[in-house]
Amino acid sequence: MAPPTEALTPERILEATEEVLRRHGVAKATVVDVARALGVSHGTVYRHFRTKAALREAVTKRWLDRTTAVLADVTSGSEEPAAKLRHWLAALFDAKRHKAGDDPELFDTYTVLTNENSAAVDAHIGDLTGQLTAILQEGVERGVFEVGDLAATARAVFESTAHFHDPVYAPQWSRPDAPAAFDAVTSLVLRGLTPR
Amino acid sequence: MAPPTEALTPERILEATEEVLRRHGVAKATVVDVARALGVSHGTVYRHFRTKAALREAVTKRWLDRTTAVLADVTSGSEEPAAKLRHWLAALFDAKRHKAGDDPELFDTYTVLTNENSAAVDAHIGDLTGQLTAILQEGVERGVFEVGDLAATARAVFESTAHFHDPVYAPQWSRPDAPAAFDAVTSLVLRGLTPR
DNA sequence: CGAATGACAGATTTCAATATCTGTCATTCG
DNA sequence: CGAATGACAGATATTGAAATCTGTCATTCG
Repeated sequence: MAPPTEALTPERILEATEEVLRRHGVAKATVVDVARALGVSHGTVYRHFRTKAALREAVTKRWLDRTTAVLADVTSGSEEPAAKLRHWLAALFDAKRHKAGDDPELFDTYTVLTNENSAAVDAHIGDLTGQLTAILQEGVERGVFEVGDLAATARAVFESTAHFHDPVYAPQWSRPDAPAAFDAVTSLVLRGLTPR
Repeated sequence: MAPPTEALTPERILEATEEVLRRHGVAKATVVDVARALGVSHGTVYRHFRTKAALREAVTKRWLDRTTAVLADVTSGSEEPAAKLRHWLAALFDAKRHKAGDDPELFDTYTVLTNENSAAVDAHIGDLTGQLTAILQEGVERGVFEVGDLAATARAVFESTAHFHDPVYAPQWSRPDAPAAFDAVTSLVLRGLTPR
């Protein structure tokens, strides 16, 4: 399946794992399948990942980190803070909506995986609220945001927009009124950050 | 079980249904159980509710309406709009948190039921956002809120506080930092409604 | 000698036979 | 005569035996 001559890196195993998940779905994806896809015995996979749970957690982290990376580009950009925050929230919504819409089965698979790997999800949420904190701080420094506790407010911004990034709401993301609902919530939140 | 002399009203059947749900849980609660609890044959239950699904939907609606009624008292009260809105959101959070904390198994049961009765849930959300619209309108009339589209903003307020009323977040309601998180989101949203 | 293998025990999943439940309706009961 | 019953057919759920999978480790391979 994959060139057996190449070194067996964790990354190659994770790639094969995602492929197996895509092919068979979460419920039927076994470690034996991953090993077969790589042309090795399943004992070899266990040499790199101590348990099946560890393998699943690693592939989940990889998936979450891809979104974090996209948003980091927005965070480190040079936009004006209010525009940047709006852009960041829109980019998060867009990323999630496309993942859900482009390959619904794989999205469902990763939804199951995130549900069983809350530690990885908590770390991901920490990454994202960290980026939000940076944007808010920039806004406070330039006098365009008025914020008490930066980290607490970043968390509040993240939680108040949950409808547009939490996978439990994925079924609603394809509704025609979703963009309007996103604008309503985003505008309300941005108004809440603006100095009087 | 129940006095067989009394007339068999839909309300009595729903009471018995809730009792059976509490005793057996959603998965094992059958129409036969409900009939047995009432001391009648299951055919008689089918005389009042066309299907088991209709019975489940009715008992779900009854459960949701109890919360709506509590909040209606706040909505029709005489508080100042900003205080009333904060009070309303806190009452909603409190009602849900207590339902989840006081009888977790029954709460899980109703979570399953709401998931399979989205029509009843949509109606419930319509009721609640209707109440929010009334509070916002009051605030606009008194000049303490600045709102474009009343209904859209009511919906935005409801969605942005989902962390504190959507059952999917129930596991987080008992965390020690939940009240602080509630305050952060509520304050952010209220600031977003205030005129500049 | 370190990386890979595959046989193995215990845990988990699958599958098909069996039991229970849903929804109907001809009949009974008050 | 209208409300309640319970036997019934088809649908759904339960159960336990068989198959598969996870994780280990003594052995093999390069």
